[in-house]
Amino acid sequence: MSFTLATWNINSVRLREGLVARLLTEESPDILCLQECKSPVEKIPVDGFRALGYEHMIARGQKGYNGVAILSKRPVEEVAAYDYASLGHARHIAGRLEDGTVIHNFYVPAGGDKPDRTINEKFGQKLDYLTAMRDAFHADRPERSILVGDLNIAPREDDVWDHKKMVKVVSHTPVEVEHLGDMQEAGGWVDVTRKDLPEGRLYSWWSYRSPDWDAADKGRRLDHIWATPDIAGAAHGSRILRACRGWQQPSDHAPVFATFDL
DNA sequence: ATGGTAGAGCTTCTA
Repeated sequence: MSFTLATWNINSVRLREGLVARLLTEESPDILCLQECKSPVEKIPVDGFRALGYEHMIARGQKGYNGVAILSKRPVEEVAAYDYASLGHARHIAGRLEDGTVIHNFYVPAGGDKPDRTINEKFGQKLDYLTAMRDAFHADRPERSILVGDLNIAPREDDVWDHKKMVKVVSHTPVEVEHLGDMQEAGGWVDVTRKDLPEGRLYSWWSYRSPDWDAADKGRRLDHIWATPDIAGAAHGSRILRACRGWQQPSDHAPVFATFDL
C-alpha cells in the first residue's frame, strides 16, 4: 500500500476552507493533517472536503485557538487524543489506517516571546509539553507510526535563515532543540524530510510581518514529518509547497509532503 | 529596544 501524506498549519480552517480545497484538488494527498484549525470540531466545514473524496475526518477542536484534524480518503480510526502537560488545549489527535499505520498529528505550543520560563509561562509550557511527549513515547515506544505537525521548533542550523541571529529567538534556542531531540530519541523517530532532503536550507514558515516574505526569505522549518525506523525507509518524495505561502490570503505556513510505500 | 501582520471573538489574547 502506498499513500501520500501532507501536514499544514492552516491558521483557521473556516477562513481558509477554499485554500484547503485547492490543495486537495491540485495535489490530492491521501491524508491531510491540519493544525491551528481555530474551530470547534462541529464547525469544521467537512461537507466540502467530503465532496472532494475526503470522506473521513478525526479531530479535536476548541473555540478560537489550537485545533488539529486529520482528513483522509481512507478510513482512519481515532486511537488517541492526549492533552500533554495538561494544558487543556486541543493539540493532538492520533488515528490508525486500515493497514495498522498510526498517524500522530501535533500542534506544539509556540512558547511566547521570551525564551525564559521564569518570566514567560508559555515558554515553560512548551518545554513541559515536549517533556510529556518524551515520557509518553518512552513508556510506549511507537512502531509503524508517523508523527507530523507544527512542532514550532526549527532544530538545524539550515532550518533557519540565520542561525546566529536566531539562536536566542523562540523556536531555535538550544534548550528547545534539546527538548525536541530528547522527545525524538525517546520515540526513535526519523526525520523523514531531512532523510530525503539532507542538504540545504528548508523552510515551512514565513512571518506575516515581513511583507516581502518571498524575497527576504527569512523562513524557519517548523513543520515536520517523522516516522519510526520500521517504516522510515519506505518514505520518499518529500517536498515543501512554498507556492502555497503566496496564495491569496495565505496561511503563514506552507504544507509539507511525503509519500510512503508500505 | 522596537515594531511589523494576522485571526478569533470580543474590547484582548495568541501566534
